[in-house]
Amino acid sequence: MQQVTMADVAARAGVSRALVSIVMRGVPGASPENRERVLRAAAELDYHPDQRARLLGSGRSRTLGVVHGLHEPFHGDLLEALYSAVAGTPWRLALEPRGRTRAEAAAVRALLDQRVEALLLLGPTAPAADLAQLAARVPVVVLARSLRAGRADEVGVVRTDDEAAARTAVEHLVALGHRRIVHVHGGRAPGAAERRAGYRRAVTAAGLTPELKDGPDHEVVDALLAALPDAVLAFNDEAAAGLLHTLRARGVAVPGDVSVVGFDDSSVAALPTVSLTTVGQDADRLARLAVEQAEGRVEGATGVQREVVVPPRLVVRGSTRAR
Amino acid sequence: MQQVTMADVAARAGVSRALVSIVMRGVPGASPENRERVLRAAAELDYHPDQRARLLGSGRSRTLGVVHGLHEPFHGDLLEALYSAVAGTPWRLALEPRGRTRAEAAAVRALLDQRVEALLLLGPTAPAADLAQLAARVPVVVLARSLRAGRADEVGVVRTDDEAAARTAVEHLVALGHRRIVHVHGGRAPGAAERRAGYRRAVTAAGLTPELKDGPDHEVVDALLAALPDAVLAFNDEAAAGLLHTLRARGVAVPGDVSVVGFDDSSVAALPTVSLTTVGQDADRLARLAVEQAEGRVEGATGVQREVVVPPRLVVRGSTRAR
DNA sequence: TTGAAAGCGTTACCAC
DNA sequence: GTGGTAACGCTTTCAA
Repeated sequence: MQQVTMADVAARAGVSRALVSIVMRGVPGASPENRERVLRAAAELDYHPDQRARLLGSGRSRTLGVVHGLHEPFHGDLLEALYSAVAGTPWRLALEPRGRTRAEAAAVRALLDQRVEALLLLGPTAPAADLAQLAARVPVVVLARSLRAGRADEVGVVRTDDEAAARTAVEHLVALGHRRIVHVHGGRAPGAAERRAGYRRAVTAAGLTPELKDGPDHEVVDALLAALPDAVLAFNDEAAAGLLHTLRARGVAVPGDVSVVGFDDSSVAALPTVSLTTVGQDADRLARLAVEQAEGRVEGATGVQREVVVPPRLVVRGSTRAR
Repeated sequence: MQQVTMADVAARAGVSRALVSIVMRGVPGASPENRERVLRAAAELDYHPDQRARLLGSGRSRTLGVVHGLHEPFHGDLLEALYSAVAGTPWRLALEPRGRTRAEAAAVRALLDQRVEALLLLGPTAPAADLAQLAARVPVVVLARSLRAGRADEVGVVRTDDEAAARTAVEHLVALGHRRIVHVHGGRAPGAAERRAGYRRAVTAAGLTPELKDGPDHEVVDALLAALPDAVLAFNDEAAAGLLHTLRARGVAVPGDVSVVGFDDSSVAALPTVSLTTVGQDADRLARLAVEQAEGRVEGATGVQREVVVPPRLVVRGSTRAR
């Protein structure tokens, strides 16, 4: 397969290469007839401009580098949303995954070597200090991870409001008439502290008493079975699904005897045998804001917010029922 | 952030740009002292060669384009394996996802515009005819999908032996002493026919009688409950997990009363509450063979096999037990 | 509206 | 062992 170049198209259309460039980029500066001839020649030769040469020549890459985890289902949703967020903009996305055999640093390096203009990091694992250092070289926007203020103020953050998420879940349960709502929390996992805070606040606001549980699965289940609450708010969907199955296996009806709510709206939540009510993240909105944020930082816009917080989305399925 | 170029390094090291190129590529042709000086200058300036320029200049991209699905967990495993397969080779990987908002064709187009030297398609959705047409322009290797012989003979295929997978599962159950082994099959899903065939063959070979079930979940479960078999071989892990939960909810002990085996070794299988014995694909081997195959096709090697079939891997967990 | 020419940051060939 | 110098395929500026 021989490389078809601009010169071939120019020759075939009987014009200069520069004109071909003008037409292919869709910028003004060519007569309708010539435009037509160039386009036809290009189609006949099945010509497609070489992306690398194009970007090299133009001096900028118009590329947003994205680092994502290979085994995190939510990153799939985010990527999907990111692709629709950049559709129609001049930006393209370059993906570099991180995983067991591929370090985050290697992914970032690869992106930098491609001269991406900004970095979008999905749930990055690097310490805040490293992110700050990186942000000194290239605009960085972090998604799906919160960064304490003062730790890395140069990096942009777009994230879901975990506290509001817990609050939303509790309010849903309260509206269903539940009174004793237990939270099986996530310990020191990212977001867990915010979720606990939101849970406490909402429960207290409803005039109820917070009840937090944690520990090995079977201990938690035993504790729950000893005194069955009205509802359980798990830390995430996996934990919720586990709980749900274990409770059912022990003869407790869900949602008949107890309602269960998860977090994240991950794929397990949607499984027909699970059908979990959960509080999910708004991937579309996160993605759109992240792209805007990256764009703003690239253009050197002033007053780009450091942190953008997006409200969560309650997804009601079959694991919650009115008392 | 100003772009650091080869010229900056050359100036700092007091040598020509060509020599910098030689050193950076690690090819022979520079004295140890000069090599050392160039490397030091590069480190001091934090210089990293521009990939785009490098690839443009060298005339080839040394890049394998990978199209993967955003919501298919197994593709994550494959990607992970692909990255370790290319580590240490001169090849790099360029990822382009397909999903709800991004068509496979767009992903392929993007890769072609980057001038990748071969395409690795993970579970492609395009019809065989399209793949054949594509293969006429660039070497194509398909993973995780089988292609009937005679349909697209230019396309390389690397896949797991589904028939052997079913056979392996049955043999495991037979070895555990199970006699009545039911297969809840996958209808017309990809691979289902092969799995059925493998199941039939293995069961018959063991002197047992094949028993196939299909249809809506609850009907299948009712049928199973009416006359509980020794073991159930589901079409995939999701189906197996569903079955497992439903059976337990109906008071049937798994693996106490009945053993359950899934397919794919997906993440649900590994969940502690599921702990499913399953037959998985050997991602590492698939990836390594796919890279080799792509490499061979790019180099125009003769006698590249059209189809490479990889044996499956049995993963024994907690859902099967000796009778 | 068009075309010539100078880059973009590399690689690779070829004398010295 | 070293350093010019022409590509690579495109964009972009500047005259015509």
